[in-house]
Formats: sequence, structure tokens, C-alpha cells
Amino acid sequence: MQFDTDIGDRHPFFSEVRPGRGFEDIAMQIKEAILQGHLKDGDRLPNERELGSLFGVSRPTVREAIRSLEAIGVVEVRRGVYGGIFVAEPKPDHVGKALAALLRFRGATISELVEFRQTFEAEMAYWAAQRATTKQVEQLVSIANKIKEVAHSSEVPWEKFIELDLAFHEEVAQASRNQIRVAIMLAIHGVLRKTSLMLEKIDDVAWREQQASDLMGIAEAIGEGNAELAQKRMANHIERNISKFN
Amino acid sequence: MQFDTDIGDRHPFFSEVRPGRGFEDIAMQIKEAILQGHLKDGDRLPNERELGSLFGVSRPTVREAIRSLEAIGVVEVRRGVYGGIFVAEPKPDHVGKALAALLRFRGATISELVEFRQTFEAEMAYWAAQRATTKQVEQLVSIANKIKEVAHSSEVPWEKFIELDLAFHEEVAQASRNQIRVAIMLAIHGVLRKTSLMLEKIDDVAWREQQASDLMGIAEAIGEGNAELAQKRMANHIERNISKFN
DNA sequence: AATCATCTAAAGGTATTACCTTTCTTCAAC
DNA sequence: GTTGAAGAAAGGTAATACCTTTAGATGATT
Repeated sequence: MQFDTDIGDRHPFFSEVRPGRGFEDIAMQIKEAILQGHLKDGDRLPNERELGSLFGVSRPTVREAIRSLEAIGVVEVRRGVYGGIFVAEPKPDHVGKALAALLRFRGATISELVEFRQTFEAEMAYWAAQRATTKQVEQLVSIANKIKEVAHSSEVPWEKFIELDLAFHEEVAQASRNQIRVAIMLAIHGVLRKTSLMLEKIDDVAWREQQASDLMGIAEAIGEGNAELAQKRMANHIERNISKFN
Repeated sequence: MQFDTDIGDRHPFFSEVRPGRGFEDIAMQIKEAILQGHLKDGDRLPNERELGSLFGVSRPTVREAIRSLEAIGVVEVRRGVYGGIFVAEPKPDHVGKALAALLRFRGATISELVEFRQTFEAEMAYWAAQRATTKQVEQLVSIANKIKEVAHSSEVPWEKFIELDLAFHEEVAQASRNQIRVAIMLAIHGVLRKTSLMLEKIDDVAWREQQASDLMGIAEAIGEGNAELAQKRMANHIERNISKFN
């Protein structure tokens, strides 16, 4: 990625902005440049001062544009020498984070979330059973075992229990080999982490053991490559969660 | 929502920022204030200069924070007298837009998208059949009829055809009464609009008529409240789309 | 009296300029 | 060879002045 920093020449794909919300124009041009393939993941953009010259705007305006792009995970900013503005790598957890913010703020209710989650996760398990690698299956079993251990002792804080549970589901999402599912799963968990803090603690050992048993069953079904079974077990698992929290 | 603009006093829920990325701190505090219910949808924040005083930072720093929040749809900025910074209303199309940007940039491939879409939309039709209002059903039938008319004449540009198709699917999403589904649907369409521009035009009248017939069938199933049928027809409809574009 | 054009104040949008802070690299002293 | 201090690149912040948009108020015209 080469940049022509000479203001006099016309830049290959950047042009000066129109009046109004200049930073929006700039953000759009940079996004477009990425979509068109002129800028690729990891590419470094010119520094803020140079960008200002290129777009014919001041540095604050450039910075506002960068902030917008940074917020939605399009670019990444690093400080120091060899720092700068970089086209962000496709990390699904970035997506998840932003998406979580969206869901949390945009009028989606918890009951809408669980309704969606029910079939979403079941579907995810279905594909995971067909695509999980040996390593991923081992990982799932490993997590399920940890949960089983933890389930018995009511000493373990419920936050720990929840974290293990979420880790399991995220691993299933990964195993389903679909970045969209991974992103949505992470987003949902972002919401759950926030909201579950407001719920009463789960000291119910019987419930914990049921959960552990559920997850182990799902891990086994995925390990056997039995998609329908994995799907069904996951659906039942989520179903039990819903009735517990409603 | 009242604000104490006197710098000397401690603000009820805003506090001065730490060094480093001050704007991040500010964005976080505002988000938190919304989550905690201190700020509600439609509330107007103090103007940029006052916020600067409240947080103990300069105006550019405040603006960068606002840009971040604006990008993810948390706040909305209006100019002019009676303008200002407002907590954004829960408009799912805002979510959809931001989500679309995320999906487009974050390594999700088209084939992952269609795979997800298949069951997602079928599920959506299932719930729509159980929840659609009379008015929504009429709207669906109306759109399906328009598509039917348009299908015959190859005069009508394919962009128009696609728009009608997307409108139908969005109406189904609305009818399913789940904001999460609506947001995801809009996001997917955002991606499709961008990518479909790169595909060859659809002059295939037979295909168009098949589409029109599909949608009419779905609308009818929803109108009858036959959830399983609606689900099945939607799945078949998407299936045909996939085979067409692969 | 109704209507249309102009004025004006509030608030966001931009430009300038100067300086601070972080973070490497480099090179010298030990 | 290790340690440490200086320097340079690039983002982060501050302060200030001025432009632009927008809606309501005001007043003139018909």
C-alpha cells in the first residue's frame, strides 16, 4: 500500500471532502477503499497529519473519522514509533463487542434474546457436529469435565461456573465454522454477562449438575458427529435455561 | 434529565477522566450512564462545551468520544438551534447498518452468510406465522403481488426486483416480533445489497416468476397462521436462491 | 390578517497551533 | 554483553477562533 503524500497530485482513490460532515465523508472513503481492496488487513494508513493533507482537512477532522471507524472495528490505532492507523484484522470478538453494545442499547429484550438463542444455538450444535476437529472435541469435553467438577462444590463462585458455561458455547460456535455465528454468539454472551450480574446467584447444586450433564451430552454428540442428536440436546439445554430464568 | 454544569461540584454520575485515551473513558461513562438508566432514549446531553467542563477535558476530546458512540448507534447528533447530542432511539435499522459494516469487514464469507440465512429466515417465517397482524399480512400479500406483476416484464430493472424482494423479507422479520431478528435481517440485506451489485443481472423471467410464486406462498402460509408450512416454504425459497447464486 | 423573507442565537463542524505522552530504535557508557 | 539514556515518530490533548446549520422570532409586504 503506497500513498502519494504530495497534495498537488490527485490521489488514486482518496479525494477531497465536501462541506458538511467532512469526517463522515472521510470515513466512507476509507471504508470504500478497504471494500475495493485498495487497502488490506494490516495495511498501515498515512499518519493523521498526512491524511489531513490528502483529504484537505484539519487533523481533528481526520481523527473524528478515525474514531468512527475504530468504533465499528474497521481500523485499529497504535501509539508510539511504528504506531499509526492500521486496517484491523478480522477478529470476531471485535465484532461481538460492538454487536453486544448494539443489542444492549437497541431495545432488544431478554425474552427476545432467549427466543432467538434457542434455535440459533441448536443450529450451531448441528453444524459443529459435522465440522468439529478432533482438537475442538477434546476441548469441549475438557470444559464439560471442569464444569462437572465445579458443579458439586458449592464453594466455587457462580461467576466461575457461568464463565465455563459461556466458554463451552463459544467453542461450539467456533466448531461450527461460521464467523457470523461466532460473532453473534459472542455478542449474545456480552449481553448475558452484563444482565446475569443482576440475577440471584445459583447455589442450586442439582441445577448445576443438570447443566454439567447437558453439556457433556452435547460434547459427546458432537464428538460422534451425530448432528441431529447434538441439535436436539442443545435445544433441550437452552430450554432448561429459559425455564430457570423466567 | 438534569445536568449540573458547575465544574466545582461533583457530578452525579460523570467523573473526570484519567490520562491516556480520555475519549474512551468518556464514551464508557456515557454508555454506562445509559445502561444504568440515568440517561434514557431521547434525552439530550449537555452541549459539547459543557461536557468538556464536566469531564475536565477539551472539546475535541469530547467530540471524539461522541463520534465513537455515534458510530455504534448509541447517540445521535443534530445540528442547529435545539440541536445537540441525544440518546438514540432504538431504531433497528441503525443496528442493521452498523452490523452490516461489521459483517462486511470482518472476514465473513458469502457462503457463511447464506448458510446462516437458510435456517435463520425459515425460523423467522415460523414465528411470523404465529404473530403477524392482519395489517402485516396484507402488506406481505401486497408486496408479493407487486413482485408478481414485475416478474413478467423484463423491462423492470433487476434492482427494483431485488428491492421488492428485500422489502418482503424485512416485513417478515418485523412480523416475527423480535428486534434481534429485525436487526440481523437488515444487516444481512446491507451485505447483500453491496455484493449483489457485482453479480450479473437477472433477466431470467422463469426464475423471477418462481421467486414471485415462492413469496406468495409464504405470505399465504403466514396469513393462515400455518407456522410449519411458512417455515418450510421459506427454507425452500432460500434454498433455491442459494443454488441460483452458487 | 395572512404570508413570506430576514434576522438571530444556540449548537455542532472545522481550522490552527502548540505541546504532551507513548514507544521504539539507537548508541554510548559501564 | 548488558544497561540505560537520548531521540524521533506518531498518536493524544488543549485552547481558541471562526464557519455553518437550523428553527424560532420578528417584521415587512400584500
